[in-house]
Amino acid sequence: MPQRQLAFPQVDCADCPIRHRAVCARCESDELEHLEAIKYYRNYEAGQTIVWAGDKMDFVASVVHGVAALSQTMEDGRRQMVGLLLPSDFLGRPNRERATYDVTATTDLQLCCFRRVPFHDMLSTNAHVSQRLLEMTLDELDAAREWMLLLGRKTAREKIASFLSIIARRDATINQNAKSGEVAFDLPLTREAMADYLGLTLETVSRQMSGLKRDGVIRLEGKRHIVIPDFDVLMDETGDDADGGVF
Amino acid sequence: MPQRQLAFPQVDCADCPIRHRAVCARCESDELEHLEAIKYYRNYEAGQTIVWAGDKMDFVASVVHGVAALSQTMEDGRRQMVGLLLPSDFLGRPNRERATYDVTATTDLQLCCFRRVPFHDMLSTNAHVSQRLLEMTLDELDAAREWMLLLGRKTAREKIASFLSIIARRDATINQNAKSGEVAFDLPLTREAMADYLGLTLETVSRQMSGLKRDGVIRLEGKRHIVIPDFDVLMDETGDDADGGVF
DNA sequence: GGCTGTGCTTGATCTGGGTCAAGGTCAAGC
DNA sequence: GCTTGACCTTGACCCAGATCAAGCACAGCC
Repeated sequence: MPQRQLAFPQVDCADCPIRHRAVCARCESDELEHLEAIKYYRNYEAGQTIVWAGDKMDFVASVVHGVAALSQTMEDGRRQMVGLLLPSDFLGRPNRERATYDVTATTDLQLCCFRRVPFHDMLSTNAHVSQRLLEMTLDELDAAREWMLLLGRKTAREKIASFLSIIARRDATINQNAKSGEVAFDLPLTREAMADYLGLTLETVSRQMSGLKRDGVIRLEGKRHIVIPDFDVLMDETGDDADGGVF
Repeated sequence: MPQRQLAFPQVDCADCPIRHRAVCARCESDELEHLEAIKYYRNYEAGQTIVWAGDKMDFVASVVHGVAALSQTMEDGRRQMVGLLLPSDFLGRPNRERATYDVTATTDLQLCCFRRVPFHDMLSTNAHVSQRLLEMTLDELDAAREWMLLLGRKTAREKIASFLSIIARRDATINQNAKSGEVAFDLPLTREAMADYLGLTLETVSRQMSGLKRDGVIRLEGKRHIVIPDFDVLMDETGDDADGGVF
């Protein structure tokens, strides 16, 4: 478990991903020193566990690059992913001493960490930070509710299509790689992790991926690289409203 | 749609349920006037729709009594409940103009409403309120993640048992009615609403309720009144860890 | 009293996705 | 070049829960 501490007080806020930079909104103010004093980086390898549910967790963090997953496991081993953290997402609860979920790196991962207690103390004095954190938490709640619809009511095929569209929309690489409406990206998850995300078995994930490929909705280059010839066709498979749902 | 406005500026903060009172933490300060100036009550009947997804929503609210549900509906009518609001729960997003979900009253309901824009403005000046709101939102996110495990991985019987234990634990009436470890309460939802909560059909809900009754895990007095002779026996049916999961 | 509508239960049958099992692909290490 | 192990695919079969259908319980109303 190599937990190298990189830069410490000399970290420049410009390093931070967008949302994290929003947390540091008062970069010009004297609060910056305070923020930086409790900030450090950690790196993890794909597959590593960052914390187990119930472990002490003495930091909160922002994802710099890579992907992390929050999951819950039942006594008999059934497993459900309940959070997927991409760059700029926030990890941890400032006022909670122990982790509620297993946290794992599904790709190589870099976190920008803040010591938990000083960070929590800062919330009461810094309205901008706690407001921004509220915004982010509300967004995550919306994402969780979208996810609940997927888990409770969608078919296996709709689940896969929805998952692919979620990753495609959030993956920063897609826009540059796009040629003539085509969208391409690498899956940051194994088939098993996808199954845990979607409430399926890995066999069903595999079969449905093959089905979408057979029907020309996606192309597979290797196991992990996805090409979507026509994003609208994929969206038709998700079961979601064509529009963003806004009337 | 009778939306009677009850008390207005003369409302006493003592009326407010616990969490809402926390929002008014500065009752003694001069901010009270500000809070009350934007506060009013609304009543709804069981079954009424409060707002539809996509509608303008010019208030946020705290549930005073009764139960409200947030749900999402797919084009073909498949429906998933994504939030169940009991007394003291918070409804709405201060900075969002339109509702994201259908909101319905599943029982007779009273809301304590705040005009959205003034409430949102208040957040930036009142650290206590926004911090408290952050706490509540994080709790809701945890509840949503528990719910995701239920939707993705639990069997129909485990879903029903989990649902009953959730309601039993949150229903304020249960503690007084308890005699010798027995727990009793009224279901605030129809079988159909339970099905929407659990990602099942109403027939499966009915069958599993009958199953739990046949096996002596619960007693049914009428359609809606539940008696749980031994709460531990019910918990064994949920699939959850015996303990709260805290190591 | 009977009628109507809403909510609930139960039975018969069907099917999507789980389970079990075999084998394929590919990269790393000897 | 062979072995090993991680990851993925595919096939055969099965079952939990969906679907379709009938009927019950009970409150409100004429």
